[in-house]
Order: sequence, then C-alpha cells, then structure tokens
Amino acid sequence: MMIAIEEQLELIERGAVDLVSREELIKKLKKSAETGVPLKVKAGFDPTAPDLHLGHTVLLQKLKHFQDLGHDVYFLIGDFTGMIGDPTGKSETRKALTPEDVARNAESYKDQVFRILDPEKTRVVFNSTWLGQLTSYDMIRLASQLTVARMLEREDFRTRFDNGKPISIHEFMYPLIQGYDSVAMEADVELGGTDQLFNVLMGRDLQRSRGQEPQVVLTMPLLEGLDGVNKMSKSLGNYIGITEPANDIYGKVLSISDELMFRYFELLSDLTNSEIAALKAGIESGELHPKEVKKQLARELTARFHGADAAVAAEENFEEVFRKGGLPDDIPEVAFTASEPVWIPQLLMDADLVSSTSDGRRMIKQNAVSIDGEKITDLNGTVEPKGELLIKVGKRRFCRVKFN
RNA sequence: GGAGGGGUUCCCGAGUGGCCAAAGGGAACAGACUGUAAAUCUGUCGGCGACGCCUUCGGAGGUUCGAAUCCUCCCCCCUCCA
Repeated sequence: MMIAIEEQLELIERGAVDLVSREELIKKLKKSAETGVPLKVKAGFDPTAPDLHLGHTVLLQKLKHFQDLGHDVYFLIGDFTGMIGDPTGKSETRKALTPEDVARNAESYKDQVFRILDPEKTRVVFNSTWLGQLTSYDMIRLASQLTVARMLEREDFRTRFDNGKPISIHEFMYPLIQGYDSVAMEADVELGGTDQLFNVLMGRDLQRSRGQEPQVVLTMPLLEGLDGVNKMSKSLGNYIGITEPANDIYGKVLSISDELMFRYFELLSDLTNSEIAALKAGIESGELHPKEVKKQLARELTARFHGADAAVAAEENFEEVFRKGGLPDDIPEVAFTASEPVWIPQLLMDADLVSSTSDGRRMIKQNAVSIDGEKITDLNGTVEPKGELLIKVGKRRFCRVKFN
C-alpha cells in the first residue's frame, strides 16, 4: 500500500528549501515502509487567533503531501511557547492566553486548516500538555544544554546582538522549548518555514542528546506578501486570508506585481515547473499578456478555497468593476437614521468609508467621492436623509446607505 | 554598582525656547497614466462643520508671556567599565 520511496521523495522535496538530511529521510521512509508504521510529521503553529493566509498554505500543502503518502501529521498548537513569542525582535511579550482563548482558537484553526488537511489524518496537539509538567529544575537542565555562542549562531539573534538591539533571556528559551517538543513527541520529521531552521535543528540536537533518533528537518520558503518585499503576515496587512471572500482573493491576487506573480505560481500553484516556465516564456515572447497569466493564477487560487464557479464569478465581478467601472456585487449596506440633512464627511465616516471627517474632507478635495455617480466637490455638502444612496470613495470603497 | 548615549507623529529619522502639527525618507491613501502590474508625475498624510480652535514629541510635575526643546523626579532601551 505504500508508495515507492523514490516517488515519496519526489513529492516531499518539491518546493522545499532545506532538507536535513536526505539520507536520513530515505532511511526513515524505508523503515516506515517495512514496518508499516507511518512517520510522525510535526509542524508548530501559534496559539493566537488564527487568520491563516496563503503564506501558511505553503506549509500546509506540504503537510498534505505527507498525509497523501500515508504519514501521520501532528498539528502542534504552541499554547505554551505562545507565552514566549517567537523571537523576531519586533514582537513584544505576548499576552497570556486563557485556556478558553486557546480552546476557541484551536477550533478556529481546525475550521481553517481542514480546508487543506485531511481531518481524519491530522492529530491536533498542544505543547502545554508536556511542557506544563516540566519543573524549574527540568527547565534549567534544558537550558544547560546550550551555550550563548551557539544561540548567537541564529541569524536574527546575531544581528540584533551586533546592532545593540535588546535580546531577552527568555527568548533564548524559545528554540529550546520548541526542540523539546520534538523530544516529547518523538517526531520523525519537522516542517517549518526557512525562518524556523535554527529552531527545528535544535530539536535534532535535543533528541540526539536524549538518545532518540534525530528528526528530519524540512523547511519551506516564506511567501512574500502583496507588497512583494516583506513576508506575508497579518500584522503587515499584506496578506490574502484563506477565509476571505472570493472577490477579495481574486482581486488581491490580480493586484500583485508581475514579478511576484511567478513566485506565487511556484509556491502556491499546482502547476508543474515546466508549465510555469512555459507561461514565463510566453510572456517574454509577447505571446501571452501578463494580465491574462495573472488572471489564471487568480482563478486557480480563488477556486482552491471557493470552488471553480465562485472563481469565475469573481473574475466577472472584477471585470465589471475595474474594467467597466461598474459596481461590485457585494457592496456593504448601512442603515441610517436622520431627520435632517447629513453632512457628507460625517456620512462617509459613519459608513466606515473614511476614518474621520477630516479624512472625508480630504477625499472630497481629492475628487475621490461620488454619490449616486455624481462627484462631490463641496466640502459643506449635505444629503437629504431619505431613500437610498450609493457612495463611492476612491476606486474600491463602496457603500450603500439606506435611510429609514 | 560606576560613566556615557538615547526614547519624536504608522515606521525610520531631523529638530535643543517662539518662524513646530513638527524637516527628510519609507509606507499608506487620492488623482493622472495603465493591465487595481511595474515605473513615473501630482497631491494628501493628528483631530475638529475648520483660513481658526483643540490634542500630540516616554510618564508626572515645574520654570517661562511661550517648551518637543530648560529644570526635577520616575519608567524604559543601548554602550563601556565592574
């Protein structure tokens, strides 16, 4: 029932950056094939309220590959490590989450993750289960296994140290604890983004020192966000969430740069490398219009989360709004009660189209506001509070206001 | 514990008594051009029914006609020494 080792390897290595080590992986795969015991594949996630985006799906797809090959995926929610916060240098100490928060977030994770992973083959685990049992003594013993010099091998620690930026002692605990997770779980394989390389390698060291066979480490590239520069993240606002409406996913994909488009193809698309290369060549030769290719990408990604029909609908909607200057099919509606004429900047603010009346005035000054298709130019303008109004601010902000 | 440097508007970073809602850059937003691409140009970028008023420069007080700028205390960060 097991798939040939070579085939497994091919799928596992596709798109990966680091594999430590290939030989060990082969050995593990063979052993698994012989004994019929699936490999334990681990990947850790933040316990904070999940808002999974395309960046996460790079890793999730890889986990799915392992599932498809018959291995066990352990979806680890780092509810204990979450108290520390992965040291990025930017993050402040995390707020402590209550057990209720964690439980709620875990449920939300499942909703999102199982859009990609097979729920039957996924085990959701929490690292507080074993980490909560460690005594101070255990912790110190764990800490004694590592030197500061070794810690400073980690790039972002090194950089911060060299630049005189603060590093808290507890941040050193993060890789250790994450490594300990692998020990406690007796993981065979750990997956992570390339930024996790140091942390996941730590697991190998700790496993070895406890007489376990070290886990194989596999890292996946980090997906750049919509800006094409920074990695995709919620806090930077440059992301495409997997639960976003079809229209938004489609539109956001189409807004990325041509250069970034191929990165997305490589990391997210199901197309093979040669198919992608063909698209690239087509654009270079002028046979294909970049926008058409980008539309193909947008359709594929939208369809992944909403189905093919929704993708087609999203494309039509997009064309209608942006090419023909029409209206989107999902304009938010706001009910409004007023007895006197409403000052337009105030109306814009109440409809959540601008952040303040000052902002509203600015938009009017910049010729960005129209009501029922008519440009607004008067800063003191008002509207009668009856009937229904279609307000547009800029190219993408729409709102339908209904007066009672 | 000692000596020195520093905390400025979303971010970086000028500003050391009035000309400061605070230079410059980035991000963002709007307009033009386009393919909601890139690049470019222009403008905006604390709040307020607004040529004026109100709130901002780590926190709390104080000096002054007037403070981001001076003084006092406190909090936080960094460097060197121990």
